[in-house]
Amino acid sequence: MQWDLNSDKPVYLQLVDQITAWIISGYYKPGDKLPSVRDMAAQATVNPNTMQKAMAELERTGLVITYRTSGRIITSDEELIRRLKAESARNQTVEYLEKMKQLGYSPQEVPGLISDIINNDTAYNNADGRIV
Amino acid sequence: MQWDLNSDKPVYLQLVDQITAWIISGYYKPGDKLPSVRDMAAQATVNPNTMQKAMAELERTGLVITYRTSGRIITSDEELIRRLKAESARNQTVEYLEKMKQLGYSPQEVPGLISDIINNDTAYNNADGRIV
Amino acid sequence: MQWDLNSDKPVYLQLVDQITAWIISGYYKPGDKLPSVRDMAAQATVNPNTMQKAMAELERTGLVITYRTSGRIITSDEELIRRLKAESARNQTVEYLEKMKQLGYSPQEVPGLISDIINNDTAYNNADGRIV
Amino acid sequence: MQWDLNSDKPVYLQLVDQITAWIISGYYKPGDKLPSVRDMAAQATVNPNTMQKAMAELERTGLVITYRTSGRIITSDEELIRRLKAESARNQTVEYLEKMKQLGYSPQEVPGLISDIINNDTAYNNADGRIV
DNA sequence: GTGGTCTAGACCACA
DNA sequence: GTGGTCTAGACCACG
Repeated sequence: MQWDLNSDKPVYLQLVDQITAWIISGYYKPGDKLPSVRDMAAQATVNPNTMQKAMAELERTGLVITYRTSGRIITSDEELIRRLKAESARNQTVEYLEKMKQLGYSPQEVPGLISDIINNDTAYNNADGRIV
Repeated sequence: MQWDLNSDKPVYLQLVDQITAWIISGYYKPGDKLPSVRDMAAQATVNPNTMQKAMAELERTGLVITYRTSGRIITSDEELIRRLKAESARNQTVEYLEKMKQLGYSPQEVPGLISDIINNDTAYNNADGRIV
Repeated sequence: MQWDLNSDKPVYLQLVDQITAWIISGYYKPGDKLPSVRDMAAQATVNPNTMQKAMAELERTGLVITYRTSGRIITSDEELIRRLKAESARNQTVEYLEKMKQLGYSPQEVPGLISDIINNDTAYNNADGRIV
Repeated sequence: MQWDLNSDKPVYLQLVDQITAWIISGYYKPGDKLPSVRDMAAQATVNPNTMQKAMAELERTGLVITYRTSGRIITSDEELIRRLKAESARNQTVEYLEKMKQLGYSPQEVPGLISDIINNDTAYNNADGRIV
């Protein structure tokens, strides 16, 4: 999996977002053991302090649980995960619709825009590295 | 119009984004005179210097033109505005699809989510302001 | 004659420089009567206050003399003009050589650069409107 | 190296000019690390914010690259530097010729003036620092 | 310690 | 009153 950081937002919050997304999407499974902070930091080319801060945040939300002696695991509370997934999707969508409205697009016009982009295979599939 | 600032991003960039959106959406028309820096700053409850920095940025993009002693106007280059609008919409959409993909939704599932929310009139219409 | 203002320097100083140059170069002759401040301001598309400030400066140097009742004239002291011309040319040249030295050109290389530009007729002759 | 500021121009632009000249002239080499903003500001006896503004400008031109937490370096793009050098020399020269023309010297007379000054060793070599 | 942002408050040139 | 610049001093994220 690939870390994708930009500079408009505190890095530690971006880490929180990404890890959350990985849990929600099932890429990290409930009960899974997480790599050490050191390793994850190295992998994201980030200072361990920063990753540590992100993990603290994740513990606060309950998505990650720390066992003093044996590292961290993903929560097994699948209901929590499901709830967060729905909530997160809704938030992203509302936020997106809001932005599009600001730009002058009605919610009814939006699906058209989306399919335009999806069908635009070449550009979109390669857009991975994009910096917004 | 209402200023809507949060702390995820430098304030001056949020100012840039909002003003840009107002221009792009046609709320500010090409050739319109902008309020003075001091007034806009006061209205956004932000330091004049911060607003100034935002305006400098807007000038750099060409959306706004400064007359040293008599204020600023929106560019009359409608082509520029149209281009920025399309570009901006595309960026927002790609970013949104990217996030949804991270959450585990394929681009094909997305339109369904959107219509769910649109039809959910009560909640969405009231949520209007902001869900950050 | 054409006014050529840019924005890097106080406008009134640029006016001083230009009028000085016109006197020195003989475009304005010793003893000539100057147009009214109002007219010159209008012609330079500048506020009369600003032109006034420039004239005050020119009086200080002695290049311009004010007769309360009958306007302003250029000094008849040709010796003063000749001295200022030599001085001014020298200052400009030293300043220029200094800048070129900063860029890494020795004074010996400079004449070559100049002739390159002079012979580059098209570009140089049209360069009039140039903004540096 | 020595900072040389006057009040004809915004300070931050003068900082930009000087640093640019140091890069262009090779005094700062491609890839060199720059001193911290705070240090440079102190050395130039200028407010750190002002120096910061200058650096932002330099970054915009691409001459300088910022690593958020570990300082700045001069670009390694030697081609860019070479291009800016030529461009800058041309601008200075055209501007100078323009001023001399205003004073009543034809471009053909100029080289003579220059050699007069160069050969005038004592005065010129001591004037070194600045004749503004 | 590094860059970056923000505020508060002042001053300037210009109209 | 308009934009623009500058200072002083503070705080933040990151390493």
